[in-house]
Amino acid sequence: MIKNNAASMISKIRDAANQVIVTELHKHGVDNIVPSHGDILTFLYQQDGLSVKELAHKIRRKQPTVTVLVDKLVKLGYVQRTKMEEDTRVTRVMLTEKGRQLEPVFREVSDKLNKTLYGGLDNTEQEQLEALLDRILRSF
Amino acid sequence: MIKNNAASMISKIRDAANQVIVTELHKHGVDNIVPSHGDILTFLYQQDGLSVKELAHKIRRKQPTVTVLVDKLVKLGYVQRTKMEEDTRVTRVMLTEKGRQLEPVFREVSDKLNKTLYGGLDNTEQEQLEALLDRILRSF
DNA sequence: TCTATATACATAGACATCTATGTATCATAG
DNA sequence: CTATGATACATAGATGTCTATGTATATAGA
Repeated sequence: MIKNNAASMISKIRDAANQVIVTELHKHGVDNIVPSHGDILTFLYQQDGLSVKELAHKIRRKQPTVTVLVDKLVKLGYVQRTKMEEDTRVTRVMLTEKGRQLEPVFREVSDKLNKTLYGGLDNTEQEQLEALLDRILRSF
Repeated sequence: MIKNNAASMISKIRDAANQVIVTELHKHGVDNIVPSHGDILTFLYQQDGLSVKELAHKIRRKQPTVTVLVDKLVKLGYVQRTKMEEDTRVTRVMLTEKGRQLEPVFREVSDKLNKTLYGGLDNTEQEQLEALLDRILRSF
């Protein structure tokens, strides 16, 4: 019997996942960070020196939002801004040593979250889940 | 092949769903309303006169957040506050006539959203989706 | 009855996020 | 080469959400 409550459940899972992220980071001594900050750092671990615009696209937030998020990461000492010499309009966001040191923490938090999300499902169900979510996402 | 991107996809779907809600409400001439306001009205359609505390629990927001959300709904003329006579600490939130007139709009928006979420899935897949989401939710 | 604790809501301040706009730099047409 | 439009980022103001705290009312114990 279909309950048509997927929207509600997805919203609840999103909130719960964000709370896991914040709580786990806190356990590792990382505070004053929201998931969006984590998203930025995670993309920088994959490719350091991304521009504000590129980061905005990747984390799906507007550019002014990213400017503010980066302000905070700078203040916390995790990243620094440098200008691109070919085009000084562009700001590269670069990890600091302190920022790089957080990489294993983010890996652990990510693993912990995925264990919660996927842990109760067998392989077939995990594939079903991803396939269904992917199809829903494409329907928007 | 599992991609471990359920968290990301769920977050994207949540954002997209919220955007559908805001956009559809706008098409029906309802503006300055966010999904949380809609959640409050939806619960009031089921049971009018809920208290601030009850609403906070139902929409999974903190009590001060609900106070502010209700402030706005009052300002927009959709609800009004009344005190409970048995316990004057308690504020009942009651729909106004203008608020009740929105009920069919919310029903349409909800239908539209569910069509987007469920429309590309057959019956079996819809049941799979809800079952998987439900199990994930319980694992938190 | 009077005082202490609990409860319900409101208020204040912080912060993430948005839209709108400003500022500086780049590219290009004349 | 200069002026005009485009682009990248920052700033300002609004709003939803949170935590911390205040205020008023209810309840319970002395």
